[in-house]
Amino acid sequence: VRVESKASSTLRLKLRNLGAQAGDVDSLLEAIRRHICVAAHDNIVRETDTAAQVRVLLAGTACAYKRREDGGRSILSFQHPGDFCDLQRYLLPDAKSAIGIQALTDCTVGVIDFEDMDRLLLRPTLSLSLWRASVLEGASYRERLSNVGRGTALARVAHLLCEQLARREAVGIHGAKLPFSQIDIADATALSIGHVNRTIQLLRSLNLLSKLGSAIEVVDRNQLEKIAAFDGRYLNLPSPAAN
Amino acid sequence: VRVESKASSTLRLKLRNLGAQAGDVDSLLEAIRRHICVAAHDNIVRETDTAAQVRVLLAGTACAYKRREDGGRSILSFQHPGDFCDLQRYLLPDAKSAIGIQALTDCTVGVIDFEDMDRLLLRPTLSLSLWRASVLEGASYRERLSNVGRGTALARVAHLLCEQLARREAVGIHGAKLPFSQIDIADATALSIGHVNRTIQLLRSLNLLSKLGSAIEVVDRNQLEKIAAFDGRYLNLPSPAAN
DNA sequence: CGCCCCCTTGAGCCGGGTCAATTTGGGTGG
DNA sequence: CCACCCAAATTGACCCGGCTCAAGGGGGCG
Repeated sequence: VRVESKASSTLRLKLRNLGAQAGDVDSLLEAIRRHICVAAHDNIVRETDTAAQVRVLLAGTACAYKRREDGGRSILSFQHPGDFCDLQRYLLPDAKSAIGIQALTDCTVGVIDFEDMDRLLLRPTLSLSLWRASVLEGASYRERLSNVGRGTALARVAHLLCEQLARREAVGIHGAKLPFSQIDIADATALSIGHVNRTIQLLRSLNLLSKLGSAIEVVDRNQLEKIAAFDGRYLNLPSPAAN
Repeated sequence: VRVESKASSTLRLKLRNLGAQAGDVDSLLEAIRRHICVAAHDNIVRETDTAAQVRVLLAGTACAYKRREDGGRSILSFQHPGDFCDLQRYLLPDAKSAIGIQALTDCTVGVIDFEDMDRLLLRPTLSLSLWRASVLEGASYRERLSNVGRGTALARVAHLLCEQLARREAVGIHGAKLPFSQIDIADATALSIGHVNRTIQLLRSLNLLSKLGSAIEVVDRNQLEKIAAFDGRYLNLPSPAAN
């Protein structure tokens, strides 16, 4: 079962950055009883899910979303390899949040039973580092809150892209290509699809995004961070020594 | 030092709801070396603060905010008695978030040294319940994210008011009056002051808010929750047995 | 008494929403 | 290799909710 090799090293990187010890991560990896594969657009966690398991994203990109009354999808956050999908369901099983997790690309997900979590959290340093992961998630929410609904569409989209690039980099994904559709970006920035399209074309014409193909590929990251007024220090990124 | 009586019972209520044991709360209260009073509009935590203490709001109402480049204030969340102001600074001291905490009314704040926190968190149940508090904070951010930037001004303002009412109720504050200025509401909903004013007048003319005085006082909470499509179950409120 | 902060009001404008087509391109089966 | 399908991307025209800016009130406090 060395499909793990890459996935587990990502998780290890992330948790070590949050202060976990080597033994902590080993135990965690052992507690992952099985891996499941989820195709793009399918749900990893359904909004009404009550399963007694925690999921960890091992490979691929996902999003946490909420349905609006009109049926629309609001994307609340993006998830990258190493992120826990639904820790909150384990910690606050009574809080009904009606939030689902959807795969944006094909994903590999690790599954941990609640009772194994109970045992894992007897390790204080592991418990603490997962707590830090929750706090970091909160920091990301705060940043998005100060961004969504304010400023021009250009800055909003740019900021979103910058944050995702930085978060992926923190877990060793260095590509400039982001696996989002324009629809995803619209649902995440609270802009209409049409306007996201116009904005992306503007970003392309400014030579900040690649003009080749329809993928979202950042070409001039510095300039993009500038117009987004992006400052990634809230992300607790590891010192720029790694790799 | 029985100024504590009311403040400590609020904190106790909140932490017990999150699974802390009686002894945990006692230890926490003992670790609060001193209380400080902060006047309305003053900062409880400055954006650049690096002090080695955690603060807990014991009385009054505050907000977490971030300055925008244009000097404007974005309110990211409101804080009510029992809420920790800056746990994230303790857990992730390296993450520079540039977030400040400002008192909206006169506030009483408890101060705990980092080193005392270190000792307190040796209690697993206390550690776990503070982790839950962080997760709950995240739930609140998610809810605001799905609200801000979407829907009409009416629904946005109504939703904000509903959430704050519910959160205050959860810590035993049952008044229908909310200590916010219209400026605060504008900074929190990403609406302009002028439009918040028009919206509040609309809410008043619909008999959802009190028409007497300029305070924000909810008169018809049911109807308000209806137009806000508010569902407080994400807040992990205690079962409606208390009091 | 006067100042300052907050609330209130009005007029005009614009960024982004809405809706409806049309195109593009990768995937699939024949 | 081609015909077909469908999701995503693209484009255009028109409209409106909320923003901007510029003036007033009004009340609490030194």
